[in-house]
Amino acid sequence: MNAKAKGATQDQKIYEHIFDAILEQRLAPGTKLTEEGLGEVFGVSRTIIRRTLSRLTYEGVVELIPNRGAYVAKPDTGSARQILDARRLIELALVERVAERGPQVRRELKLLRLLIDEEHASSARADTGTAIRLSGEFHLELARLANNEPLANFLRSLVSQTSLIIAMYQTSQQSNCAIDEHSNLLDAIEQGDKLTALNLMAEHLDHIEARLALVQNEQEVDLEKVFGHLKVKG
Amino acid sequence: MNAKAKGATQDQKIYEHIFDAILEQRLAPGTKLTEEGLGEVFGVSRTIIRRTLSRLTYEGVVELIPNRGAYVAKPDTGSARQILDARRLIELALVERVAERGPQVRRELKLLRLLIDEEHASSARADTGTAIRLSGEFHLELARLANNEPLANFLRSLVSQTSLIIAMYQTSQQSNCAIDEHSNLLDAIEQGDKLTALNLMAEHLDHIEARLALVQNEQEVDLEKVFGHLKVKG
DNA sequence: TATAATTGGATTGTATACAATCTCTCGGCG
DNA sequence: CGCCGAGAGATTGTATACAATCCAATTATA
Repeated sequence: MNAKAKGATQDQKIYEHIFDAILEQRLAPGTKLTEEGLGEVFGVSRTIIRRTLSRLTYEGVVELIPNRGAYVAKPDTGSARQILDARRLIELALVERVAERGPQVRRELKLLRLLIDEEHASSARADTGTAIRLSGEFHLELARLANNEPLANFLRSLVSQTSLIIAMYQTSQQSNCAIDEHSNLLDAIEQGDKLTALNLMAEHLDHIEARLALVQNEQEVDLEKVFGHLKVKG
Repeated sequence: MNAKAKGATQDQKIYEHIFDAILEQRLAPGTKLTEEGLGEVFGVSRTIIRRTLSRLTYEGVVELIPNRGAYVAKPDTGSARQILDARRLIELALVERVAERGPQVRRELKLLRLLIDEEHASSARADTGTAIRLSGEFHLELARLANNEPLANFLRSLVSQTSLIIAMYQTSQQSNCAIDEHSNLLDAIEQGDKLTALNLMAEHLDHIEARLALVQNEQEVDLEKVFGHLKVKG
């Protein structure tokens, strides 16, 4: 079972290692990811690394510039808003579907509790990277129960990018409140209370955005405004 | 300008050729796509083909089985429904946003007319593959105007898969009516009539699904029901 | 001194060689 | 007669060699 599943999990492992490193900001946004460098670290050739970088690019966590290389993505506030906007749309629809399936998925909902516990634990020991990742997994597991694979897959990329955005823009440290929000949301779903569940999800996503500093560190800086007072006249 | 942009467009061209071939069913669903075979056809090495197949896999048009190879995807009626379900969710939201931006995007909306004309033309000369593709492009160009890149990108993969589904399941030949539907939808958007636009899009997607034969050629065939009358007793 | 051209080093892009795996056929065995 | 296993051929998976491109530093020139 070791040698057999090796190839399949090799990629996955490397992917997760890089992804985690990005989340924990051991790889800051904008960092260049050289193929040979990564290959040496993980003991594989550029071929494998190339595939992994390609996947990370599809998910929006890495930016791939032809002939220039791969860089940790650096989403600006504009795309951050678009991503959260998309999540609101998708996740409200998914929660609605899960709530409707209600008690059909009792067993699976129970498993979500475990995820919340893990998340709580890592948050308690200040393991931010893992906490953010587990928080994402909660949303993804929930999505899986909505019986729409394309939407769930799309959400995966949105959640990945959200994680990066949180890592970049989060101001207040505690995402603690988010854990209670997950818990409350799960309660409502278990009770088949669709309306409450929808409201809680909407609030939850709003809170995530509210905790971010998404105010105009926009791309183009107006030098006139910044240094105008220093300018010599005519 | 030739040699310079070569690499970038090479992939794109090969991608489109394969994609078109799938749409026009020159490559039937389930067909095996060998790397060397494709490489020979397009005069490139397996490296390039591999990347292209990977991309087609991400978009759901090709299925990649480890150590077994790539096959033209064969979506069952279940995923077909999920995909159309997802499209309803996404495209209604996008139309709403475009309608709200209303006259800000007048110029771009004009360009959409041209796409409709092209679509009409290829449909008139019975060029089904191109017609299906152009129909998809209409939806994508519309999506682009909604100012949400992640959603527009996701829609791209949904539209690709829908094209494949249409090719697989469409019964009545004329998608002609769809052209008028595109035209009417565009009218409503140009006039900023959000409600009408939403209704037209909803109807349009319903019509697409209605024209398909998505009735239980489900994966698991119940042999009892098919051959039950032949069964010997006791 | 400032700007432009050149050249060397480094990195990505592509092709190919080799290894691992699968499939299908053929022969043995129950 | 049918089922199971071994081996050959074919196909995918990975590593590596070579080509193309880019970037930066250095030199030449105005």
